[in-house]
Amino acid sequence: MRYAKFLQAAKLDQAAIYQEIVDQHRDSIKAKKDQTAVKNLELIFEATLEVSNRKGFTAMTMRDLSKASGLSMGALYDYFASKEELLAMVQRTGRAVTSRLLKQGLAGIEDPVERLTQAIRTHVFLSEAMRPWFFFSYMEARHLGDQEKERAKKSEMSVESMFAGILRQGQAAGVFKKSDPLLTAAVIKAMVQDWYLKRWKYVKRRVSVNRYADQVRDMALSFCLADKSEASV
Amino acid sequence: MRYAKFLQAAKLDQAAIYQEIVDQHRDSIKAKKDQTAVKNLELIFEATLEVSNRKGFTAMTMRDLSKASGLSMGALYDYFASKEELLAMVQRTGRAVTSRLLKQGLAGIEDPVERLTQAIRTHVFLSEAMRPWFFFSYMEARHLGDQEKERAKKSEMSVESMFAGILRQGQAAGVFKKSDPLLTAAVIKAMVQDWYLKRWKYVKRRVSVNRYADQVRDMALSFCLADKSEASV
DNA sequence: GTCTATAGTGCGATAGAC
DNA sequence: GTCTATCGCACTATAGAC
Repeated sequence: MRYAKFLQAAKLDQAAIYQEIVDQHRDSIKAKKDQTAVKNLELIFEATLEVSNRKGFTAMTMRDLSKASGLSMGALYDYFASKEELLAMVQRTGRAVTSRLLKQGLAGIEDPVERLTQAIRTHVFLSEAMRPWFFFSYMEARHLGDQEKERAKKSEMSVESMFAGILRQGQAAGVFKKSDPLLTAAVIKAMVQDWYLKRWKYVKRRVSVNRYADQVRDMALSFCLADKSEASV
Repeated sequence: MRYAKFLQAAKLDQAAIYQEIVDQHRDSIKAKKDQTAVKNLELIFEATLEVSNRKGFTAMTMRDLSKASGLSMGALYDYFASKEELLAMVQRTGRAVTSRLLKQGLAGIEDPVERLTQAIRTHVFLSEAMRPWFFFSYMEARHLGDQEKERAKKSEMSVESMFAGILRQGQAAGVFKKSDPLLTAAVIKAMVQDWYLKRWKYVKRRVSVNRYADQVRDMALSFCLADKSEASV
């Protein structure tokens, strides 16, 4: 599946995402009308991602955010109680959307090679479609409070477990060569993540998202499908 | 070469590193005696890395740094003119040491497979020996001024070029399968970097630095040495 | 529902004693 | 060569006008 097709299938509905946040924070958000709340939350989140991904969340001031979002400082605080809570809200939202779409992508595929290919593509494509969210989550995770940090780690681990599961399945079926599934999964994940961590580099070199996903798939599969007698420690 | 052997060969002399910084900043450092300057610079840099890698450089205050280094705020400013300059100094030092040791590692090796193996090991081992520096450089690069940011990118690119050069050499010799050398180099670099970016995870799983380097080498080589008829776009 | 104005806090940086 | 004390500023967060 190519990136264009992924986008159609994923139905990344922005309005629905923000409506979900409004529903979850109905008590603390001052605006009564959903329409107003959804519109402003989108302004706030987009501005947070834009400014933070440029200079870092800690370095972003509420004055920066006010300017970038078009809302006054007073208005901002009608949507979250503190800067710390804003950080947690953005990260929670990113995790929720990511988790939903990832599970969606693998449904109904059985063959290990196909599953691994699909998992890699879904990840790369998703991180392309939601690049600001992924980058933000990666770079600002250490500024979360203990509880939210724990959830972020859990979420990362579950993605890795999914890769490891595919590898285990392939090894059990005798299709993949023997290796430590968790370690191989971790390294595959590292390759996948580089797409959104160093995107400027790939854009500069005109590497398309499809080509990048193919490269990672090729490298992962050539390892998994290598002559089993060559398997190392 | 194993990690233990690498450490012996590299001769990572802490005192020499700080002496070099003192020499370079002789005018701006108030302390006249080299011995004093070297000792305090080490305290300052170690404290900067420790606190920054925990909470981020931007979030680290000069009061934090004073406490962690054992020097007063006034004394700190006898070694650098501003917080921004401290950031640049630490990054410059890390780059200089890294660059020197990387070049050292590849000298005298000709065979492409050996060269690629050696390049991967040297990187992983070096990032293990100087983990706080590598992590700091990666996470805080975006807080550098324009000029220093440019230098950091250049330094990253030169590492990638080195990998790409090995791949080109191997392809020209008919040993490695055809692929885009720069793209393959970028992805190999992503695998290598994960060692210091997610070290907590590998420590938790008891993955040794030798085993990690072997895994990355295995994955890179199984791709480069794969049946050439399988080569993709 | 959104704004302006500002309170209160803690920052980076420095002056001057020792 | 190092410290303490403090300046001026910019920050987060809020109160109250409209």
